[in-house]
Amino acid sequence: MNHEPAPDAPDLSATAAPRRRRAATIRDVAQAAGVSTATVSKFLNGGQRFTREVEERVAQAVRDLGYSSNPMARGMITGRTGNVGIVVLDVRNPHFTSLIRGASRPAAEAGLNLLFADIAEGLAPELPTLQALSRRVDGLIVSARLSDEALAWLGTSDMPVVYYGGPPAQQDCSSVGIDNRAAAAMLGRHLRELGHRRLRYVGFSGARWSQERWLGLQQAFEGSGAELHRHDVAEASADEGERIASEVLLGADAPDAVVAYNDLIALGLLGQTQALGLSVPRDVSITGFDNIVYGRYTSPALTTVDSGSEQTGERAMRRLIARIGGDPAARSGHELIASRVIVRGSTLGRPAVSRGEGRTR
Amino acid sequence: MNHEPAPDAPDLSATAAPRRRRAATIRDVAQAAGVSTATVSKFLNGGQRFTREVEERVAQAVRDLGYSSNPMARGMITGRTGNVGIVVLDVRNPHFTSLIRGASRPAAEAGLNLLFADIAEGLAPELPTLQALSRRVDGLIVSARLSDEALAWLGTSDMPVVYYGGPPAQQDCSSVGIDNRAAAAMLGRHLRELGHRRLRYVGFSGARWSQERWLGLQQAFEGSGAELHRHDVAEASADEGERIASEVLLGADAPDAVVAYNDLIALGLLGQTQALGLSVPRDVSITGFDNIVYGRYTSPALTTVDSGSEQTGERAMRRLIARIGGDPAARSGHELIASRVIVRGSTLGRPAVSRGEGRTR
DNA sequence: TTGTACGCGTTATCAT
DNA sequence: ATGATAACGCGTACAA
Repeated sequence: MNHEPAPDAPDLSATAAPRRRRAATIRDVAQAAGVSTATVSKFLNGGQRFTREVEERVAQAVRDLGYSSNPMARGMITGRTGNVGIVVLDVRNPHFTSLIRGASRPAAEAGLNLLFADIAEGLAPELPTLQALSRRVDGLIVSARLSDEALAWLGTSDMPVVYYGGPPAQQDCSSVGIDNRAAAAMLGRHLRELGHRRLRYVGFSGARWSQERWLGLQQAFEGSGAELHRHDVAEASADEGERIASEVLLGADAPDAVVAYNDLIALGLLGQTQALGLSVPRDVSITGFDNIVYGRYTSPALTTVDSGSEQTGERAMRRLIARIGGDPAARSGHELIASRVIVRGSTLGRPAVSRGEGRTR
Repeated sequence: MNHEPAPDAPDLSATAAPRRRRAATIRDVAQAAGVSTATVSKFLNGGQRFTREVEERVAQAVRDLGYSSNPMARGMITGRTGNVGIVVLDVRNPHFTSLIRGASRPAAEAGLNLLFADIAEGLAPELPTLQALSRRVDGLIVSARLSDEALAWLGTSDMPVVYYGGPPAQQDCSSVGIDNRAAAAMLGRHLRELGHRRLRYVGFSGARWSQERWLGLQQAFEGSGAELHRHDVAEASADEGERIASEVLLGADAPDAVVAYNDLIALGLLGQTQALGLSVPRDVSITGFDNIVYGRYTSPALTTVDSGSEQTGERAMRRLIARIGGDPAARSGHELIASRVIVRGSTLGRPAVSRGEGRTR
């Protein structure tokens, strides 16, 4: 019944791929235990009980042969891959690594593997990556700021998806993230209370919610008589923050506070501001967004907004798992993560009139 | 021949998992094109050519039905999953994210998906994670500093593996990494030339090559009359660097330079040193290891050793791909990545006799 | 309680 | 040049 390879099989060493030792199959276990494959299968995952004697023999055979079921063969039957995909926009951004970290634990608990894709710049084209991924996973966690094309495709597919960062446009779907506008408004109020009057926002044109943060900032300063200007960078990186620093700081009307779209931009901005001979926060306050851990190690340390990156990942994964399990409640709805302003040394109060005189409170 | 589901299938809406729309199979395509499944298969990936007419019909059917092959079914017969696993020790460490980034591109080029696992502390047990992963991938990229248990298991399995960080103990295997001892010696020589004489090394007991770096450091100071002391932290993190700072710096015999096992520890050390009222680098020089990008944004910026994280990931993936392809040359051998000292503001020369007098060169 | 047999979607072999 | 069909390893309805 078992097709043993002939002892004198033709030499295969010339074939391209090395022949892998065949792993034990459910049939091997059944044979070793003297039962049928059905018995083995039911015992191992059906949860059905058998006579003490049979269970013992099967368990022993499994141990002896080091058997574990072939996920592909199982997947063909069950329609499940046992994998979930997570797509990030840049693994090197600590915001995303925290997100991944947050998603890892519930995934591991549910016995799901993480199929990971980074679609930063030239790394991989969004749509094909998504399409390839979707054949190998039971569900996806993706950024809500994918291309419209990618979003549209996901909308038509019936793959369980949870978006992070915010709800994607108008779709009826499931998402987890902060209220970008409200969070930015909180940060804005902090700056307003500190007496700032000449603001710059360094946005990131690639992010859908850069605009929301800008609106939140404006909202916070409504009626204050403060001036708000906006710049945009093409990539949310420290390098871009460095590059745009002189444009932002050395213009005709120098700002007394700069709000960056995220902490990476803020980091570059902070370094370059000091390189330009300005003092932070005495000459200008600088803030970021996301609360990446490295904002603590600059000097001054970076004031920022905690966007709950890790919690976002965790909640997104839990939602996805529920969704994969068929929970109808998880099919749609936006879950809000609480955000809060983290005040550190890079922001400082301004005296009512003159400038750069140190703390006011 | 084709078993179409009956139009009036029993209602399945009560079953736990939502019924997923069935994707088009190769049989659907074959039927639509009026050819056999064999023809479709060969045309799509065998590379075999057919009459213009047949190819046209097949291509059309594929387009119409949005067909793409089922990776699980394909894997059953080819024995390939199309995935490679990458196991990191902590996603939040930028060293590892750079490694992942480096590995991503060649993987994508080869059409391989990345199955990712983070085995930081309590996140996931090493061996079971590895075992689960190994059934779902064609090869693995793992740290050479896994547990002995995990390493031993990998040794007996015939899964293609490439280790990063250095060669694991004594095994005959394939690995990519730097020469930790030599790299540390380079850094040591830099410090020696700067006139440092009271050194501290903050090692990480969990890393196999922390010891090698310590040896390299000692080697650099051989015959210099300098004192070298060693501390150890239990986790390679900024928090641990902070925690151990006072012990390292405020002892009876204060050091004039501290070398940390990696940049994260150095970051914590740097911050806390300044919090303790010491000036870096005037009172004490501090260096890290790995050249994570955030070392540029502290002040002073962190002197470190570039360990080629991204290049390591890239080379490891290329080796793995060769190994999966059956290239016998990739079966074993240690590939060395060049490392270099990155001198920044956190190290400063010491005058021959007195201390803390500023630059000597 | 246990076993048989079929089907999942694909590729490879062999026949035409 | 094209087609029929046997695997691949598993889960499960159904038969015993």
